[in-house]
Amino acid sequence: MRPTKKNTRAGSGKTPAAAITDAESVTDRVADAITSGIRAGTFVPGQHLPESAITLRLGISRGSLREALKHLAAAGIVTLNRFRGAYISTLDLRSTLDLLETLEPLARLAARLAAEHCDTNEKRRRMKAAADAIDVAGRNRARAEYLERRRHFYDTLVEIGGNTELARVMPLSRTDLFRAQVERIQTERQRALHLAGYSRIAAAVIARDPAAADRAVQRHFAGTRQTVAELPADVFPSQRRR
Amino acid sequence: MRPTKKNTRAGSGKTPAAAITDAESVTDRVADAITSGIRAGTFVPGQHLPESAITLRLGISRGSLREALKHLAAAGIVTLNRFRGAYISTLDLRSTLDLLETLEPLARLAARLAAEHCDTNEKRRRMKAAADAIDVAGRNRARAEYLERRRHFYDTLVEIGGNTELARVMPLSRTDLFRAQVERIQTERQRALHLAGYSRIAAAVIARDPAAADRAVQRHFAGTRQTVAELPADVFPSQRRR
DNA sequence: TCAATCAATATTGTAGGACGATTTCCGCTG
DNA sequence: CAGCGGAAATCGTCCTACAATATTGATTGA
Repeated sequence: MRPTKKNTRAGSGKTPAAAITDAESVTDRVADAITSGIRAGTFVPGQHLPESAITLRLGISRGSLREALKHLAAAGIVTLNRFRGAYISTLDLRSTLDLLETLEPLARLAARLAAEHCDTNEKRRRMKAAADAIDVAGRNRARAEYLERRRHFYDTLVEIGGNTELARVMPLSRTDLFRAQVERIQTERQRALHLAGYSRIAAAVIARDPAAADRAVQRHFAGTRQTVAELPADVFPSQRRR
Repeated sequence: MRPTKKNTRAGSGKTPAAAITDAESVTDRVADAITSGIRAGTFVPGQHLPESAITLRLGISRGSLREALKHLAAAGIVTLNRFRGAYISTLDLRSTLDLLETLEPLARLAARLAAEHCDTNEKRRRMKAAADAIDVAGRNRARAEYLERRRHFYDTLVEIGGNTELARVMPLSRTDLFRAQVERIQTERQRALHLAGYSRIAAAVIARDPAAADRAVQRHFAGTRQTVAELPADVFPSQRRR
């Protein structure tokens, strides 16, 4: 019953295998587990995260978990209520529109920068690979994989652009929440249009056309807003404190 | 450092609206103490924050401090080096320019939104008060106060704009770092030009002219970039692992 | 029966200690 | 003086304990 990955602690000698993978602290592993768990659907927005349950499940101490939760709360991924615990954040309609409004200028900047700096075959290859990966995952309706690929697409875009502050600021994890709430219920047509957006952005970046990349992102966001407007109202929770 | 203790005892009655739960936790107080300490000059970029020293100084437990540090690290205010501890983050020239490039579109958005929503006398009054406060503090060369007022100006701008996600994303604390490094050495002329920028932004917002507000922010950032370009090179550290 | 009240329980917030892991510091040797 | 090795300092993680608060459940009265 217990997860078998509780080792690496009492081991006297340090196995080289463990040394390779262990650049990560326990706290970081926990944060990763939760964020990727959101993309994978293991954790859903609004879900309560009792400390005792999570520490047991991940085999870590309470202190480490609390550090990780503080980190995630700062990123807006979980919401901490004093004496009531941690919840996976939920986005109501208002927050979602605000989020899109905020993310759009950042994404446009990222696209412009990427287009300006996409000057090697290696970068072009990575950009194209990221876009293609989204397409494949999207067509296969592989939700978890799609969200991972989408995240990777933005990461690649930002990395090629070369602005390290942008990576810190872009609220990608927060949009993962939005996607997690929305992905399962959008229509096929909406999905297809959305997927096409990424390809168009990538094409403009690879063509090293900043203005076109900017426009492609704008268009992409317009489409996303349209999708949100067409969603049934019950996708979004009424604003409760969570 | 003055801990703000506002204990709104909500008793038994259940308020239907979302005005809820703000008691200050120790962790939050620590985070506040460090961020405001940066603006006040108590903590300077690059400074090491040994856990034992800080816990002693603030009279808190190590666990609470570590939670606060994780929060601050997520915001980019402190940098954590495994087994080496926490440092107040430093911005090299590259990071500073990246930061300005990232902040600018967000500030422009904030200004546009504020201009669109500045529809009551109360909001106009607050906007003007925030701008005037910067001016006073700036002229008096009161560095700590100036940085506080500047922060308040942006907070007001964002709040009037009404986009809650923007408040979460804008890297204002990170720019406090930049200001803390730069403020003491910019020339009088640079300072005066900079101060004028805030007034101009406020004026456009109060006039409910989004386009003008947008332009005012653009101009403001152009000036800031100019100031950075004129700074002596030794203001910025060579990128070391901190 | 149902609503309000109050006690029992569960969960979180904070403190403090223990110990291995890693870095840093410093003296020693060659 | 470069390199080596050990001592000291600091960090990462776990653990326990207890106070503060929220939630749950039982009791009571209308």
